[in-house]
Amino acid sequence: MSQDIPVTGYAILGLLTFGDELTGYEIKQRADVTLRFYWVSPAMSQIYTELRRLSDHGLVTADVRTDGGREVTTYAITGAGQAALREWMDTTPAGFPVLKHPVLLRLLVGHVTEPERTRQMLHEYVAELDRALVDLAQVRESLRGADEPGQPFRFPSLVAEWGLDYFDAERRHTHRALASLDETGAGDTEATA
Amino acid sequence: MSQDIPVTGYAILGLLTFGDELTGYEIKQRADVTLRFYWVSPAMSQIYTELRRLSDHGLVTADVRTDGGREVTTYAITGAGQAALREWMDTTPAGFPVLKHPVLLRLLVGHVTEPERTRQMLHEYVAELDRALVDLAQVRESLRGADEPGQPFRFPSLVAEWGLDYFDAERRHTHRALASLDETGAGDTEATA
DNA sequence: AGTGACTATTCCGATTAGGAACACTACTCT
DNA sequence: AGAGTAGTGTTCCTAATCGGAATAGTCACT
Repeated sequence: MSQDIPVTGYAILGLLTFGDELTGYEIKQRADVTLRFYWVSPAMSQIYTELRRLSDHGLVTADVRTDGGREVTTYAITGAGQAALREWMDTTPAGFPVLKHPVLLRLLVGHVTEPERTRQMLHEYVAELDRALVDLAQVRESLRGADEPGQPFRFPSLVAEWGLDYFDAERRHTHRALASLDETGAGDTEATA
Repeated sequence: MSQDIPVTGYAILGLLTFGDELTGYEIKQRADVTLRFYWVSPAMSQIYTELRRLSDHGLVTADVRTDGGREVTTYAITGAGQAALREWMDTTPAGFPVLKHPVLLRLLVGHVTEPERTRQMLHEYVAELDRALVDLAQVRESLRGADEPGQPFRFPSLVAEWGLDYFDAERRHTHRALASLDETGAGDTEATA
């Protein structure tokens, strides 16, 4: 019963194990602040597609209410949903992370452009990492107070800390690559910007 | 002229800047050993789709030869291809990496299963990381001899080293998470496997 | 001749990406 | 009051991508 649901479906199911009832729109917002760092920010279309599937399988309930003049559907995980999520966790292998790293892709073919351009790209990446670190640190802070063992945000805070470590490591790797690049022109030119 | 080619197209173009002429099959093989670590292993179908597009745009040449009894098409980058790749590198922003990290996704919802199951998953991840490290170290070794500044494998070796650092960092993050998890049951149970 | 492994390409269905479009609510500014 | 604009909530569309099956020929070994 659980084999034909894509991973993103389980991710949404997972989001529903924290809060209460959420609309598709709210799920998108939650996904954008947490899930985006280590999974994807699913498109709206995908979230609603997934919710319909989950609902068809009885893993979530869809409560249609008329709020003001328009219909609003809120979703909540069912007992079957809890069970399916748990079964997925317990019986299917996690699988290896897939990284789409445009900076590394471009570094790979660094020989087709000027070294200065590559340095610039790496510096920009560091700046973006710093921004991501700020955002994630904010998420991590928002979890404080309920992040002790046994409390609801225990696992999210572990993940947030992992993410912070990850971004920090990326910064170091970028600086290392920059240092290696500097060795290149050290002898013949003063390369700086 | 270069705006309607997806990133994977440029990745293939990039692979063609090293060797000489390659068949679609060979491109797939190269992608599987290098590109897969920090970009994707494109499906065969995708590679051939992309090659047709690149060929339509004049960025690669498609040489159809009759080798033995069957037709074999080899692809080579053209001057226009070099220029398009360079323009892409110089004028479009790299963009932030996208990570699809099933281990972190499952850690996030760790509260729906037993702590022991989560520990097990993390240990499996470390084992997979070790395997990936071995593979990548092999790639890195294969580049030796032509990885000095100015030599053809200079940039690939920078990327390989970044990748090694990355996997190593992931191992540390995983161990850190495991250590945090151990704090949980430290008081009441002897949790180990 | 037969089997299996490798090379090479095409085809197919489903999933995913990424927004645009639509519609309604609620707030502010003039 | 009316206009504008920001936010909420959902649907729809197109292209990209995944992942593997299907096809088909070559080569080596038995």
